[in-house]
Amino acid sequence: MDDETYDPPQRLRRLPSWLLSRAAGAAGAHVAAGFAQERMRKHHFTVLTTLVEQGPASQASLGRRLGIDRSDMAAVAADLERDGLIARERDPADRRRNVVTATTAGRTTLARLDARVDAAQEQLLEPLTAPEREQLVELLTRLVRG
Amino acid sequence: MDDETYDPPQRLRRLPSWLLSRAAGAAGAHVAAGFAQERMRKHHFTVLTTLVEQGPASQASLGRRLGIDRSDMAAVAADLERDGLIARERDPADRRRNVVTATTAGRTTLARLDARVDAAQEQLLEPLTAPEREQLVELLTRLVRG
DNA sequence: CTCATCTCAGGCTGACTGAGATCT
DNA sequence: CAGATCTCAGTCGGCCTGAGATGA
Repeated sequence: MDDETYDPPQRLRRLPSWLLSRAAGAAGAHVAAGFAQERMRKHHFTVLTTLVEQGPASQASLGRRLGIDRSDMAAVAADLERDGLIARERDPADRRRNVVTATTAGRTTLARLDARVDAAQEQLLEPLTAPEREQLVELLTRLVRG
Repeated sequence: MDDETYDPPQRLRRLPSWLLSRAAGAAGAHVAAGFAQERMRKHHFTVLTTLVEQGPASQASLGRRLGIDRSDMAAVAADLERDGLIARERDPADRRRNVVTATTAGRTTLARLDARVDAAQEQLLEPLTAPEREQLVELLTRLVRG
């Protein structure tokens, strides 16, 4: 049999949903590999970048904004706190809340993660020219908004 | 707090890998919803469409071509056989192999699944014009090949 | 004997639910 | 009291490995 390799049928290869799934899988692998070199994962980057861009927030607020489950957020926050990348303090105005803040070490680590993420984008988009990359981002942005 | 909604930071919104992940997630949800109405899942469609497009094959061959694990393939084949959508027979030329063939009922079901899949693509791509859809498919195809 | 195939049992991870403790 | 928050235990699906039975 001459079917040793990954080689799905044309029907699948032409489906936008299939192409998106494959491209997203490749992109996720690139990004995850970059994070792994810093002993981090996607959620850790997402939370850190949000804290630095938008300032301190409660875990529940972060979860809602980022689509991270409350339960997973508890674990991610525990990881980041253990590594000294965030500080968690009871909100004095609402003592149910853990207010999460990026530390200086958190910002330093985020800078490294940012570089890893950008490198992963470059690897992913390598087959496309600069205008094509812009076009892709624009089309995807409209898909995601719709 | 005015953060009730899903609203990730700009850094994420502009990342190609993030856009791809979101778009693929939406696409996957549309497609899965369509399959669910036929009490099927992605792998069942993938296997059926491959059998109809490329003809009978062993489970191992299907698995290699489609990137489906041998173990999951065994379960999917059992499902499809139970529903009468495929026939499984020992290959007389190599009795290790289960040769899998789409039945008439399998082709009928595939036609319904095809319609569901196409409807899902239409929903997904609704924000884009026809030329934009072609452009997106072309860019994604090159990304996936690279 | 070595290797491929099919199958089942089970592990791992990401996404999620339920429930309890704490607090508004 | 109802409702929000944080946390842990546990479920469920997709994806994978290991190993046994069968056969080339």
